[in-house]
Amino acid sequence: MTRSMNIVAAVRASGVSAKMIRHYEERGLIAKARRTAAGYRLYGDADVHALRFIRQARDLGFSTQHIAALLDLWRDRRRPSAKVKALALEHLRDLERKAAELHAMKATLEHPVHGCHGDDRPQCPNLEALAMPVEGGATAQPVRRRGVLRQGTRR
Amino acid sequence: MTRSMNIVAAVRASGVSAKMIRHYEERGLIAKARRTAAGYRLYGDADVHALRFIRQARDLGFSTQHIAALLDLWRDRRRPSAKVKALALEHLRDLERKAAELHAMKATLEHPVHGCHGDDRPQCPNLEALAMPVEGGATAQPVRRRGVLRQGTRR
DNA sequence: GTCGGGGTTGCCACCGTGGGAAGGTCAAGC
DNA sequence: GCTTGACCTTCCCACGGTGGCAACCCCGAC
Repeated sequence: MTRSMNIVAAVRASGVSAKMIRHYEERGLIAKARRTAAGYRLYGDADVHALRFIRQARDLGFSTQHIAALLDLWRDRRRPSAKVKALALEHLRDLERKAAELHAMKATLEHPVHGCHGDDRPQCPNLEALAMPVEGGATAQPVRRRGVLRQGTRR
Repeated sequence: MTRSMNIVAAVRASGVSAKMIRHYEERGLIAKARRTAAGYRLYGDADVHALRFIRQARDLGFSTQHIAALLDLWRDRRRPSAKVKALALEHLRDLERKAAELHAMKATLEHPVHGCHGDDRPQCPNLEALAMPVEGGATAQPVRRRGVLRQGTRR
């Protein structure tokens, strides 16, 4: 019976903010919503379903691009499960790569930290060494290897 | 003797891009550079030093805010090492929190993935269950617990 | 009719980074 | 001298994901 609901109802049913619902619509992740005469968006159960799907995927760290792909597969009755699995595996590898980077940062930071007295004296020898790394021949070559991870905006 | 160099030389000596050097200057992380009559920025060894410091800190995942704080401490001859340590520990805890979130995502994703056949058949039961989570009484409460991690832009 | 809670659009912000346009400058070579 | 090419400057735009705010319309209850 797919009762129709307005955007706030869809927010409550899906856990996705109104802002993001509109955003996903604009980005083409979900279809343009039907509208009332006054222009209000209308949603049905299927839409809420899709929104929850999106929320779950986001919580798992999938990028919008990947979510779009997953949604396509999800809507396709005849999808080969291999494709779904491939996407998921790729994402898993991504998660692992990020975890490894985090781990490396942690390791690099941990040793100097433990060597730091943490008192009123200014010395914090290892941390300072850490601050000034390669240091030696001056003019380092344009290194350019970089990490990935950055802090997100979610709450 | 602090020979002066232009921005490209500073880039080569520090490993920070010209774009980001200007950005850090604008953000107040580093002091406004001296300029030639023509308006070209001039850098000395101390500046390169600071830039390397920044690059290292970024590679360790510190946010610009934290880096600014670290720089202040670094420049303060009389800094109490306790403050440095506190910042570093806070960041370590942050890294650990992120790692835990990544780990949780990985765990949530791994089980369904292994249960997915990965062939031509459309079924991928666990993944679909994953897609549609709480599902049951409809209208879930406005959940609002969210992850953190998002992919960064670095290379 | 008025009020409050919704709805709509659109723009701005964060963070870190890169890309590019439009224009000025400098040193080397003819 | 003049050209060329490398380099500098500023300013704006983009990504991703999210929130905030402003200005305005709409609808139901009193």
